[in-house]
Amino acid sequence: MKKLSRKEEELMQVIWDLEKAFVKDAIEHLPDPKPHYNTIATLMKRLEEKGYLAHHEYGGSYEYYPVIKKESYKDTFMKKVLNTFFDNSYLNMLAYFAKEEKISPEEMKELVKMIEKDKK
Amino acid sequence: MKKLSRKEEELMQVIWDLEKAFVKDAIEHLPDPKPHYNTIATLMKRLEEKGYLAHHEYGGSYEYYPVIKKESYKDTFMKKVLNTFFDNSYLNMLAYFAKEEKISPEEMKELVKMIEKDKK
DNA sequence: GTTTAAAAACTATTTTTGTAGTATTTAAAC
DNA sequence: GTTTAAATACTACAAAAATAGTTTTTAAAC
Repeated sequence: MKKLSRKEEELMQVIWDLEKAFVKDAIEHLPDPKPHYNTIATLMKRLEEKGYLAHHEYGGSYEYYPVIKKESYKDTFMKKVLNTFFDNSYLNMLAYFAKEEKISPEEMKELVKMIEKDKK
Repeated sequence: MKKLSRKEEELMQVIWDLEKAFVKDAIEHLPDPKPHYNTIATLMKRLEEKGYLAHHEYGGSYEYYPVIKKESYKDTFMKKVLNTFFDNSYLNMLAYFAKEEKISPEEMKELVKMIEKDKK
């Protein structure tokens, strides 16, 4: 999976969310200041070259859609996060969020319950 | 907090781990192929300009050390991860790891116990 | 069929990133 | 104090990324 530059990734996120997009759709969903039309058109073509997008043509107009699933990208991405920030330990990561008070023991218990139910 | 390029970030990770480093220390801990000495020297100076590093001088030689803590960077980084991949929900994220079978309910229970003990 | 409007194609420019050569400084070794 | 070795400073350049202007195509509108 080829690496994405920051702007490429930002654009991919938008297209993943939209599921498919013409250039102008993407621009619409990008934050201000809105980039130039051709800027995004160029980026999208690049993303197609990199194998992230493909397109259908509708009367001379391209509608792009993701070829690589957001989930796949996420998996790769999270693996790297885990490695660089949490020493490859999921427990470390959970402990981090717990310590930051971002999630309470109660919530965690709830989640455990949820998962156990799921598994049956 | 200024954004880091890929190589800048990679180098920062090394220096965070080492806590402090001369140019050659950093090179030593970078993966093959080893970059040119001046490449890293330049990068380190840039990181200083960006406010990530500072240095002490020892006999004409610079020992760099982080000004920004790895934890701060991690916090910012994780906030973005959470936002882009997990819809800003910690539970979503935990569920993701649980579903991936990366962590078992047993491990989670253990962790919950651990955290509750901590809080007392 | 000519005009017009919007898109893609092509081209170009600027900025950032990555890399490293050359020059200079400095401190230690002799 | 001259030589040498290693570091920084300075400079340069190539590649990648970001941006957008100009040209061409195309399809719809008149």
